[in-house]
Amino acid sequence: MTTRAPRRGAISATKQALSVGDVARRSGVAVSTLHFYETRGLIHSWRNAGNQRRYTRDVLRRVAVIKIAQRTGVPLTEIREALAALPDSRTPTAADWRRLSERWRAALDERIAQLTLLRDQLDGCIGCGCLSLSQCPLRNPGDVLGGNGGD
Amino acid sequence: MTTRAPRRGAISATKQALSVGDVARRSGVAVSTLHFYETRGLIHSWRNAGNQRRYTRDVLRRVAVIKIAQRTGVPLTEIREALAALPDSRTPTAADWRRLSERWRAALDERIAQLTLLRDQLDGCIGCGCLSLSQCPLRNPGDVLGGNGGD
DNA sequence: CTAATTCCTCAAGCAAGCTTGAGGTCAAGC
DNA sequence: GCTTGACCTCAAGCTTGCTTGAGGAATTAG
Repeated sequence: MTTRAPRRGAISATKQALSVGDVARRSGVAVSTLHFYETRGLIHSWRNAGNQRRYTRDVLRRVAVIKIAQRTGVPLTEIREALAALPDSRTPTAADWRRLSERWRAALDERIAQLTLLRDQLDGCIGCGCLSLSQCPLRNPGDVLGGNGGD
Repeated sequence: MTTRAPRRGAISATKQALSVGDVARRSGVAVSTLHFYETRGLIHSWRNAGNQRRYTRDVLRRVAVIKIAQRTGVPLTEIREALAALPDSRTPTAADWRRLSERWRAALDERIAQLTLLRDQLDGCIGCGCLSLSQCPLRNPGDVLGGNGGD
């Protein structure tokens, strides 16, 4: 694994255009992942004369946003929609980022709340061994009363 | 969707043996899922004269444990191992359940902690728009210093 | 007895998120 | 100008956790 890529001084020489390998190294995702994201409409590129992908630096920020959103548990399709909802599908600015992160924060909060509830129920039930269909909160997440005959 | 299955009075009549359909109705999982769990070694059955699966009632508790563990985010292979680690692979008793839930609680705690940290970082970074590779905690989860040239 | 269920066993498919491989082109360094 | 490494395009494969379907046997209600 190369930490640096001194070869291809073209990186700074060309000023802007990044090759897929450059983006992979700098964003920390695999080249195949970048291809994949492109097929999913999460990132975009143009081609040079030799049909190779070229990116502007802002793809790095887009990839960063994608990775953060993924950590919050947002699926790629939703990430794509959120990014596409940016006025001209541009690189997120500070204001965009605020909107995106607030949007995803709500989902994150809910997931945390659900897991915390589960943990508390787990604590409450540790040792009880009941797992009673009609009474145990663990077995009855949505407090659903089933008429299927108790456990 | 039947809430009750009055047909097949054999359920109570046979005292113990449950058919796969009985288990599906009472545990709330699909028949195909029970088949699947069996191929994965999560539950067990014997066959009647006509090659149909028969279960004892304790399969209901095993399925309950499986579902709870899944909610905590434990993959099936680990659930299988945990259940298999019970002395004679028996139905979890209160004491077993205590061990299992304590084991899984730790993982649950960690996931909650990670998501909470992420949420806090998200809060801290909302509006900053930096996403700086070298400084932003969101982009640098493990506090990894890369020599790849900053963003 | 007969018709309607239920159950059986494979095999294949699905969704998400990528990776791997084959076969071939492009570009950079000496 | 030639070698090497980076790229290209499909297509197929992988993992997890199941569902769906085909073709056929067993069970059960009436």
